[in-house]
Amino acid sequence: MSRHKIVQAAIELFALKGYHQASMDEIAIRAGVAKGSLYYHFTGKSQLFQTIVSEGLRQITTRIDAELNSSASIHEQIQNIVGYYVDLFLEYSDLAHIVFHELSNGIEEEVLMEIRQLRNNHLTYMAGILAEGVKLGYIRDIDCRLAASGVFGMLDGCCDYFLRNNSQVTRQQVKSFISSTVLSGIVTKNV
Amino acid sequence: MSRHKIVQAAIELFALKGYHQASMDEIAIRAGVAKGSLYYHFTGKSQLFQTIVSEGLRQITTRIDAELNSSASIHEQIQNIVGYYVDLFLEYSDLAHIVFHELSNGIEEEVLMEIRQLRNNHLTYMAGILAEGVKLGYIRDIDCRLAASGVFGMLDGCCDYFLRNNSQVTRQQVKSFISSTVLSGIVTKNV
Amino acid sequence: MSRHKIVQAAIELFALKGYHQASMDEIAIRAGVAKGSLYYHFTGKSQLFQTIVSEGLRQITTRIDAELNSSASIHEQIQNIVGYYVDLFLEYSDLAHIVFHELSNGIEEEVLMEIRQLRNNHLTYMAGILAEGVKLGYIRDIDCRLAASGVFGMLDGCCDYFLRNNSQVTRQQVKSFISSTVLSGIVTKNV
Amino acid sequence: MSRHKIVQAAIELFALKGYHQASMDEIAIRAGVAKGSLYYHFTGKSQLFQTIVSEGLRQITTRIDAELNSSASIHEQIQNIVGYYVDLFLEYSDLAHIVFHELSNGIEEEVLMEIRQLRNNHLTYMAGILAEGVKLGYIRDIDCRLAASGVFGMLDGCCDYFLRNNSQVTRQQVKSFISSTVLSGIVTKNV
DNA sequence: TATGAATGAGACTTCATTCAT
DNA sequence: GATGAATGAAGTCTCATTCAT
Repeated sequence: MSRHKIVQAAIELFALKGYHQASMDEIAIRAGVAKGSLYYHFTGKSQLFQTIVSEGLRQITTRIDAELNSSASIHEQIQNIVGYYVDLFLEYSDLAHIVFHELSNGIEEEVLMEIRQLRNNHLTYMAGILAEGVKLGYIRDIDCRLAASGVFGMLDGCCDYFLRNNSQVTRQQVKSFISSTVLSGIVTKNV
Repeated sequence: MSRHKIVQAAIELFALKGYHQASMDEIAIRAGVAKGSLYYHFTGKSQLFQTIVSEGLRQITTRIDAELNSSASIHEQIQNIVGYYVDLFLEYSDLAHIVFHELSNGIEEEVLMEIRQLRNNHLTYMAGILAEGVKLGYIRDIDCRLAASGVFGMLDGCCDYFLRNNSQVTRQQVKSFISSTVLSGIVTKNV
Repeated sequence: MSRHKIVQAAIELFALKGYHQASMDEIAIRAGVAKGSLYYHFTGKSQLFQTIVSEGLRQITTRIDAELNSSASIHEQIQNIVGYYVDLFLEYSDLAHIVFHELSNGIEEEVLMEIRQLRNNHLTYMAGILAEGVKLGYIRDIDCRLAASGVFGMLDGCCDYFLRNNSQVTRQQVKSFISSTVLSGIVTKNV
Repeated sequence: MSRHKIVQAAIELFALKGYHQASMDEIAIRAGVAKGSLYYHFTGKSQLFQTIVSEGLRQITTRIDAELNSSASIHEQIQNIVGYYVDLFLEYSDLAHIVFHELSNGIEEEVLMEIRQLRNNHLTYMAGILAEGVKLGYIRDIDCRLAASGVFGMLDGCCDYFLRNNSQVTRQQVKSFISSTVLSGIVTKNV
């Protein structure tokens, strides 16, 4: 019971204030438990953070793995994956924010490693789809991991924009912009 | 004299450790000045940070403004801008790292505002180019700010990948991947 | 059953880490019982400590009382008592360590009192033997309790040395050094 | 200024309550400085402790080295050294208490090492005097370091007794008891 | 212009203890 | 008899900031 409340409070606070600014004191207060309880359930701050990120990413991975139908065409696969990622990115925006923007510095090396590993798995996943496209000749010869990094960057950038200006653009617009850009670029006509 | 040393040391340290992890103590030591000097030249930590980011971004903006030839075609403009951004991103990777990854949280609101403003200027700049393309019919009807956000995200993602795997891909590959994706997407053939 | 395991674990840990450094958590783990069990069997940490020291010292006292033959000569009595103390000191070095080095500070007054009392009993015991010697004229006129304190200090110092350098000196050498010093000093020839 | 006040307060408190029981908070209060000042002048608690012990022992060593006249006879040297040690032990009883009773456990390994080293120097010093006596044939063949350990233990035990019962025995009695015991034992007449 | 000793709020963490089961 | 989740007071330490010089 206590543990769950702590995790929830921590997700919110880490997302709201970032790793260093979110204090254990504040997490305890928000969770409605005593400060000591945090240390009963978790080794320390960094392990609490790690737990949240790991569990979160695992949930996302599980959902994506389940929902993506790999028998679809490359086109469909890309549209699906972009759609799912956008949905997840926005649904779990707190978590996404943590994973994409709070990884940089000051977190224990070990935790950072695990998170990078999980992030890397996703990269590999998308790179795999692209590689398939290259093999079948649908996609020009590119470094698939670089391309996947670019696509994730774009997802990140667009979702960030959406969250900060969510009255000016719809979720569907975001999805279709990304998909169509991946599929046929932004510029459509040669001059 | 002292001020310059402080700024240099601060850039290095902020980039290396992030805003919260870089301490005034360490900055002073690295700069080879006394701690009190930091407060002689700057109001406090956040203002020091702000100064660095502002000056840095202004330098970048100035260079981009100067080098981009707006009389070129949309194609060329996009290739140029992508090229310049990649170069700058990699050349000033310390600063870029700060601006793109350390902005999120825990910095004084006022500072954050100014930085966001500067970032926003860049977005507007690129969105303007894209809008021109839309007006001329070279670009399909998109939300140009969303698109610019996506492109910056892709730049960020790709440069990050490059910095972490710089033996597997060349700077030129990064540039041409982004340019060509913007221009004609990743998937080139319909199925 | 549980109680016995706790006592054993506590002896080991108190001896290994000292009173303050040995945590109830660690004792519980080492004993293989739940933390709550410690408080089922003992009022708290200090009472657990007291129990151990009391029981330990009582065992030692009992053994010494039983083995010392008070009908022997002063010489023999001193040799015997030194021999027994050295043996006990080394055999129960954990406990001895606790009693001689961890008593000083930070333990509840009441517990400290009882331990001092027990220690005092030993002092009285040895002082009694010496007083007998004084009465019989074998020993010069000294403050017997002071002398006994000095002898215990010497025992402590020598045994400590032995435990830290036990390859350079034998247990027998320790015993005979102390005995002979008590009996005839270190310097044997006037100059 | 601040530093000196801290050191004084720390000596008193460490001696009074022992290493673990003396809190940095309390030291700061007793010294009349802010908590942060402790960490401005010292790396941390253990280094503060180390500083005190090291400086204290060095002072003692210096005094002893200066006052002991090595051209005296073994008899005189021993009487002198015992006299000086007793004086110092009682004068610096706080410090002595720390060094002899608080070394055991829970202090950082590095600090412990240095203190043991300093203690060891004293042991070596006294062992050297005894070795001289052995060489000259005034002292029977003993392990000089063991003997020195025993003598220090006796000093410790007797001074402790004196401090706890200082109305029943004089300082001079303590000195002469130890000296005469070293010189000719406690038991003076064979039976 | 520059210094550096001093500060104090607040951070993370430990741990003896309690209590409902 | 025994458990273990939960507690909260207290501890060590960090660090941006101030100020007399």
